[in-house]
Amino acid sequence: MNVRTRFAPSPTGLLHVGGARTALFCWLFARRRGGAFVLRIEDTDRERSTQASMDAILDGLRWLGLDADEGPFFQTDRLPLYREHVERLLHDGKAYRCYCSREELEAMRDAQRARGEKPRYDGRCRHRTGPSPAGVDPVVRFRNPTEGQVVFEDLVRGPAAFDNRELDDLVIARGDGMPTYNFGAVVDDLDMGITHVIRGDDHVMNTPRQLNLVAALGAPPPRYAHVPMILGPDGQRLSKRHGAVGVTRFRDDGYLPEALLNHLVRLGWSHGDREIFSREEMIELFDVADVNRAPASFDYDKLGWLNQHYVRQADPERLGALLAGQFERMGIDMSGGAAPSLLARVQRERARTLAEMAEKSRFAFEEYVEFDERAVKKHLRPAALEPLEATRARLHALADWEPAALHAAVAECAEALSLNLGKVAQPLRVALTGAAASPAIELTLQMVGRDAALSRIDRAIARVRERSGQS
RNA sequence: GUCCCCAUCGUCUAGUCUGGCCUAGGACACCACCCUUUCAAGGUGGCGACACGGGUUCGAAUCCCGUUGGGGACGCCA
Repeated sequence: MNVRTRFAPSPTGLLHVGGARTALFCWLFARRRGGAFVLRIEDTDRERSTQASMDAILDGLRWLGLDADEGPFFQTDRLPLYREHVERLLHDGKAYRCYCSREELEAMRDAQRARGEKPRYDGRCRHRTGPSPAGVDPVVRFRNPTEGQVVFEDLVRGPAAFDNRELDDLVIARGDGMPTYNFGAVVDDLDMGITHVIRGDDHVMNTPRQLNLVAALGAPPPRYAHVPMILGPDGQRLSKRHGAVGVTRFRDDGYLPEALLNHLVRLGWSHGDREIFSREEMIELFDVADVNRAPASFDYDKLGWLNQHYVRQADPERLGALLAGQFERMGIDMSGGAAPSLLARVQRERARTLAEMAEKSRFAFEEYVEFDERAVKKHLRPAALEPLEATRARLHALADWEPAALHAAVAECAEALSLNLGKVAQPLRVALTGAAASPAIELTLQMVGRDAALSRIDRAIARVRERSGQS
């Protein structure tokens, strides 16, 4: 039998990291087994489903490269199918109409809670006869078995058994005929031939219900695998207050998709001591049976480390293009300045994200507004005057504005003045960038460009003079 | 409240199924040192955990029970 997995998000929000990891596991599992990965949009909640959310989810999956072999399918396009099955269940006596009002149900649950019981539908419409109440759109409830238990083998959690007594008659169709989650999912999983349902473990309790439905529909059940949830750094359910949770937000913040994927795959899964996994390696090595049962916390630090790893080995052209996007977001005009790919090559060793790379490269396009005072205090001292003037002269006369020549020029100045390279390079660095940290001095010069470099050195010289004048 | 699940360094994890090779390994973060024109990167070292209590056993991180802690589920949401 060919493996078929599915990812079935509801378009009611962003594609958050938890959903992305579930999708990744489904995708990996299907790819590994040469099966199919199906994308299904569960949009039966008209109140909360939005087009914007759907676009965001599709966009996120595309960015991560989690391509579907089939779909996206929309449940709202499949309404007749669910209706047909509801009718059959009704006809077979496996489901019944319930006329209870929401208020009535709420009162019932309150009473149960007050008695210390688990709130469940008590089946009051199960055997009702006589005329239907007027003016009420009944829901349809599944006649769940009242005895025995549902047993199944969870691919990650092992054997599981639930007493039917713990379950109740769940509604499968709302008053307006829309299928509910548990029903739509079951019908579709069967209809689409899904062999492995891999989902978050917040769905474990749905599994026995769905298995009962599958049996009532007379079909063989798929296998189930419930993966643990992803928690925030504080061990609480991951939410916006922890920072970025929507995957596209990571893209905007300058993370590479392969870094996010790598971090996600390691949350709840591992392969020995290995930390770095390419997409191909994940496919080759991943097995849902190796997934842990305990929830894991999302670690922004580790993501940052992974991102730097991937940034460092990424193609400069690609990084350059991404970097250009960052500058655009920052409102910085790159025209006439250093090439993005050069910046990428220079900065990728010293930044964890593209946003950071862009911020650190700002000086290549914009004159710094003010000197960093600590840098001035340390490096733009009177003693810096001579080296600054000497380098300016030599740089001014330089024919070739290339790293090798630039480095030689700076080194020769230091030698001529019998100074350490640092005594020359640091004042120069502050002159060029306004701060004490930047890429290697020849690269910094190259990034800034001849004209800007010379004028900034003049600015620094003026500053040193002003300072010595004061003291 | 009821039901389900989980439990190794701060975090992600190896080891748990098939007890001894574990004076518990790796990674992130953190600290120190080295390298160095700055920042990084890199190198070396350090800090740091079997939640607790009972059993079983010659022997337990590994098996059993309890406690505690955490997560999840109890909708005409998915």
